[in-house]
Amino acid sequence: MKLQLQIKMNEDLFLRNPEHTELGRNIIKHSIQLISQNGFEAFTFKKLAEDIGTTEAGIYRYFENKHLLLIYIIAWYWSWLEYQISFQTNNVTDPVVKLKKVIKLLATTVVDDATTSYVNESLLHQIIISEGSKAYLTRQVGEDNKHQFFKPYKDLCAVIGDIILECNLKYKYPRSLATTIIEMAHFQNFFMNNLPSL
Amino acid sequence: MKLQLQIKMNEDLFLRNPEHTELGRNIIKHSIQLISQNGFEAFTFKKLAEDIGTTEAGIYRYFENKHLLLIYIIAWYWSWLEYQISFQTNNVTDPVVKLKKVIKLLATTVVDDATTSYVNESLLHQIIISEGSKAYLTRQVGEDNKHQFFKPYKDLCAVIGDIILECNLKYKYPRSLATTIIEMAHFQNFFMNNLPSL
DNA sequence: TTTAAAAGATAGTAATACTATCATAAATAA
DNA sequence: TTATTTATGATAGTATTACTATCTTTTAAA
Repeated sequence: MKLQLQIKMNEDLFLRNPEHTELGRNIIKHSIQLISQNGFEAFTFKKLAEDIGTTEAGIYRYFENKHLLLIYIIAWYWSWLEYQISFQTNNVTDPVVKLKKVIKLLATTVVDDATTSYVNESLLHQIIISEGSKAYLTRQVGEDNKHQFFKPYKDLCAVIGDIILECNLKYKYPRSLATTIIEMAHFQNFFMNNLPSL
Repeated sequence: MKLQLQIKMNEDLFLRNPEHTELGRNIIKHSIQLISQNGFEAFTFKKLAEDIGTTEAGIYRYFENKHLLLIYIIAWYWSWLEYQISFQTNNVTDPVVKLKKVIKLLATTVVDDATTSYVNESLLHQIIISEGSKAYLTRQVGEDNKHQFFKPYKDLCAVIGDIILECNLKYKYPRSLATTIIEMAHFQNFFMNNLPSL
């Protein structure tokens, strides 16, 4: 059977839905490639346009700026990961086994998911590791938060928090522990590759 | 008694030592103010120059670019914090008490230290929270690491790692736990202020 | 008092992050 | 089929950023 996984994205993130057109899907696909290759700082709409074979103006019709595009692909990743977790932990009764599966999903190399044609999850995982926190470490966090841009991340934390609660009903800060697990899985991965002495 | 605390900085971070001149100290002082006020993205050498009352070219005589200036003030903070820790845990024999003091230092509001005239540690702490990881989340991490720019951070992790080892000699990853404690103290602080639902 | 080092003043450049306009091609509705 | 909307392409233009260069004046050390 051939399935196509569709993730419903927050409409405020884009001007025109990139999933609906060939150009839009190309924007997502090539953004992921370019950002994972050269980093978010070096990523510009001009380079992206050249890479796709369109013009800068074309990109701006889909995304207001590169920051929103970054938030888009990162939010996409969190949604996708939440789905992966719900899928992989389905029918698992032991919460400790569940939590271990979650940590494994967070910490190990992600393989490309064939059910999402224009997204390379493996590259996206690299982006999350080295650019993920840049989505919210800005002066617009407050504004962005009002627009619910971080909902996928929060939802994921809630899911993981609930599993933690299942493990220990008395644990007081399941959400905080969930963010700690998520962030640290990525941080330690980054340190391992870039500052190995840590 | 009136003391002046001097921290020896990595010479590769600057072109001209900012501690040696009035303008240099002003650069550090006003950078900390501006970055904590508007964030690192909005921070430019032009604005800094205007703030100080000098010219852009003047700043470039001290720092090659704003990224190195950011690394400078962050490295300064880690060195200062390591000193604070060694000072505050001096004569404490119980390693658990030591570790708790360290966590307190990391997690609570920093008050301005009078022995460092041109550095406002309280503002600097805010910068560490919201811009700290930007020092190494770049494509130049490798290069910057070769220059030993992250030595103050690593030294701090080593110190905290050693205290962890004192608490439990069998613990296998004291360094990793140290980075986790440091990063999470800041992350949770950021989340608390900006994404409270987490 | 000379001389060197630091700072000020000004100019210029390539790249970035956009905005605007107009023409054309493709899809859809009347 | 034709009319019309919608998406894309092509091109131009602007303010800001991140620098580099040069020349003059001020300050400080020998």
